[in-house]
Amino acid sequence: MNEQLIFHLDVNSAYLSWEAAYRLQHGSKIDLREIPSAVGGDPASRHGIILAKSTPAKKFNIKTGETLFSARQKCPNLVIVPPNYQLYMKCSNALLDVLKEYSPKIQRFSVDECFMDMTHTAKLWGDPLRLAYQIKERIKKELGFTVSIGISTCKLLAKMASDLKKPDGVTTLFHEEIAEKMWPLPVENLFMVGPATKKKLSSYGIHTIGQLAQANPDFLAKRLKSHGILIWNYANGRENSPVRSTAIAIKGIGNSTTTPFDVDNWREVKMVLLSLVETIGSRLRQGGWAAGLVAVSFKTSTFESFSHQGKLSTPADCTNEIYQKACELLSECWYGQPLRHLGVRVGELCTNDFIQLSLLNWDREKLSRLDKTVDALRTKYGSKVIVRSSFLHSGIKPLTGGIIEDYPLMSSIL
DNA sequence: TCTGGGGTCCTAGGACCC
DNA sequence: TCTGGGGTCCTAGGACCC
Repeated sequence: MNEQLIFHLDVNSAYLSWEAAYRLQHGSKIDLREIPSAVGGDPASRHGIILAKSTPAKKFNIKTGETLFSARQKCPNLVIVPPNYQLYMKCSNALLDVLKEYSPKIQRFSVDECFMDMTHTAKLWGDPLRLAYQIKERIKKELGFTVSIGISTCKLLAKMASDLKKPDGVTTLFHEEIAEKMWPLPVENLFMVGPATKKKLSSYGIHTIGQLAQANPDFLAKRLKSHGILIWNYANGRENSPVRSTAIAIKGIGNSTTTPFDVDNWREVKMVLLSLVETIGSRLRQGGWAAGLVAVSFKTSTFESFSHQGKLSTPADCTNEIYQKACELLSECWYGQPLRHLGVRVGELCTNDFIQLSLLNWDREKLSRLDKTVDALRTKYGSKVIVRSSFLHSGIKPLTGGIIEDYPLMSSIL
């Protein structure tokens, strides 16, 4: 079998770069990428974490995920801008349009990352390395932001390669280069080695990817189960999943939120649940799905998490049915602790055409028509056109989690 | 004036059945 | 007065990704 040729392309500090490019295009004199800056949420509504940072901000040791409070202590002059997911989606789409000219087989791995299968197209374009430079320069010129491109024979190595030169780099990581380029790296740099696994590996004396690669797989399997074998294979550059250019069916739809203030009474908790389910319901119907399973989760003011799930007697796509189930489930596991975070998730999805045919229940049919009417109005006039009156003056958003069409999902699955 | 959100997969333990 | 064991399904929690 012929070897594959895979590019992995990663937008450098995507959220920040896109915001910076947007501001320059709209007359700003300041390039956020050249000053200590970050994209971050609003601490007043308890969303105060860093989502992306500029290279100068990195020099202050500012980390993604840390609180704005902590970031500002490290760098008092840090410029912080709010996130703009609609903009990110536009930039991501523009990027994809360019890439499609080079290969029809592209897998969108997240809003700012994709894999390109260049196996059959690269020869049209000549030397792969030169082609990658060309693509990178073209994106910079036409779209105004930089990317890093990794080149290899599998997705894992291409992805590891794109991490090696940031920003604005092109790097190969073929099998014969693994020992030199990948093995000296700290083990947590390997895809799928997170904080928990790093800690365990460290206790076995494994600190680099090379040490992991040369560890005994039986030993790893005994302690880390299948995950041990997975990362051992990755450390050795063994991975061969195909570039998937068509989206894989989703398994569930979730929506969760950190509330601006702790909620500790049923009236408010129910409002939050409803606002979460509103969005889930419309996404469900938009996709033509019905759900057989509902799960609720919450985090208390002391950061303890709980979850509880239950089956619906029959799959449903009605906002109201899912909402009722969510309330029931929450009542079974919540004993009134003050809550900072609530979530609802639906799963066991099936197509909803069958449940609609089998509708014999008048109430359900009425509710279903109501859902459709509200969906249509919101699509036409915006999500705020219809709001349940119970939300007025409550301080709780009537809809949580805007619907951004086709926002690519992020994945830990190659 | 502290600590986000949306996915997927895996595992341990319990229930239940034969 | 001993105390199987295998299979399946379900669940909560935890791990990982961006």
